[in-house]
Amino acid sequence: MPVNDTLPQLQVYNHYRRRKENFVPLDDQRTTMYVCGMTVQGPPHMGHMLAFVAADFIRRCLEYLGYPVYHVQNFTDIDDKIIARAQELGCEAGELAQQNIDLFFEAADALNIRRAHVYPRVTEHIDEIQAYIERLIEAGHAYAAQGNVWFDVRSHARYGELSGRDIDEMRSAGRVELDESKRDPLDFALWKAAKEGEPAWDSPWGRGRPGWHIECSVMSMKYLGQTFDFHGGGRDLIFPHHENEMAQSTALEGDFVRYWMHNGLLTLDGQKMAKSTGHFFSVEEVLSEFDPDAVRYYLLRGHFRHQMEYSRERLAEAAAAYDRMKRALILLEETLADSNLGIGVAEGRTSPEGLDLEAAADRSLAGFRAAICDDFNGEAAMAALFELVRETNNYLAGRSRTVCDRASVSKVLDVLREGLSVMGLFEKVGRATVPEELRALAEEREQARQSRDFARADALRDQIQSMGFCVEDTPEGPVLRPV
RNA sequence: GGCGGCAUAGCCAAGUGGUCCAAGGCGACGGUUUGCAAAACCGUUAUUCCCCGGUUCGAAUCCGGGUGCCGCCUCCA
Repeated sequence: MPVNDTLPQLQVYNHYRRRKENFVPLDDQRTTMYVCGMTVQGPPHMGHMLAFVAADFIRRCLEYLGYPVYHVQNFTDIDDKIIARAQELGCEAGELAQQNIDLFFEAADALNIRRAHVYPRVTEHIDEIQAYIERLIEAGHAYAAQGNVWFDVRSHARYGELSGRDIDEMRSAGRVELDESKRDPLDFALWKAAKEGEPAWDSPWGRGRPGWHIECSVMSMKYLGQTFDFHGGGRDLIFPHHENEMAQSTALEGDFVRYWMHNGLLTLDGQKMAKSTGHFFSVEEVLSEFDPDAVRYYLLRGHFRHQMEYSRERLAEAAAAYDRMKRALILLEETLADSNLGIGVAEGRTSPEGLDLEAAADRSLAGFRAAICDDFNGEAAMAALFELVRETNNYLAGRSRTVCDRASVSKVLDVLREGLSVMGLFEKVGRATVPEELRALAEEREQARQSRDFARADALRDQIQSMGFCVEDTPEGPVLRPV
């Protein structure tokens, strides 16, 4: 997708500086993006998918604007929760992780999330993690004690910068993992000594496994370099995860992330969805009831930085809006496929109404682009598209296809498709093929209507409906649509 | 206790100094169209942006003070 000079400057809200900034990639050949992925102790829930749909949307915007994106998203495939859950189920931790990774991909595919370029896993980077920990120890930022290795938060002047915390003011003693071998209660684990029966790797400090935060430092820098453009994840990761990650990654050399982005959390009854408390809706549950593409649209509503309350009612509401757009697309495609389209209009001429419609399409596209360039404002971007839908319907309503302007109609469809592809929506939606037998039934019903046998016509309509299609009578004849 | 976020119509939601007497969607009501529907179109649905003060020629937007909700400070997208 070409970038051109008429596009507005992209602005992004950088959590690190707490303000919108002009986006300038480190390398204009490659915009780098790291997204904190799941700890695969269980299947993905809606809150996870909100984060990944948001990241996917950001990536699509960047690509649309002409920034080639290199996208890395990790899997945390070993940690306390996974070990505990696997023991409960009586399976290997690795097996459990793999199952949930498969489920993640299933959900991501359903929601039309593009695949990242790399999905690094902790268990595949143990050597690199150990090597980095050694360097941290040598540099005096970490220390080994009783088989654990702790990051020394007091050794790093910038600790607390990202989350806006002051080490001395944190009332966290007693809430943080208690361990006598720590010099400061806030010191966090780079390497955890294994208990009996736990999956473990040999290390200079004894058998154990990586702490939670070190993987993201090591893997992001391995695939993207010491300094890269975007780092995304949920707000709940700001502290301690991202704070710790930043500390680890900046302790030895250079800058780390250039633009930190955090999505708002999905709540349920006003409380954050969280797998650890069982307070969530699984993706599976939701996708069994709603069109996945409509679910994606739902997750894309509002601004991703804001918290969003999950409810079936809101989802149904979003699905209704989704249908409005879908109908408009189908109507446009049907119109363009109509052999009578524009036959009553002189070649090369566009009616005043057609010119107005084209102007509306231009406004819509400009509005859409301005919106996504303003910190990826998907809500405002969709509004620009919906305005065009209204103007298009207005143009098409009651106008014979013979006097419609093909070029204008075609332009509208192009604009809508262009915008919607950035949203990652309706990419598989087009005109439905109607089975021959249904076409015959519809024809039969039309004859019944002509002879004013409405009882029979309604019976046929019910029959068609029971076969998954609804009949809409238009001035051009009946049209069948999948329900 | 500390740090951060949010509060806009019946509901969801964009908008962070004038172009806003406030987008877009859902819903509701009235009308057009229809055999009836469906869809679509037209109109109505916030003189007002949680409250109180202040700054300004001008504020939903800035400042101060409240109130309410949420997140983080422990694993978490």
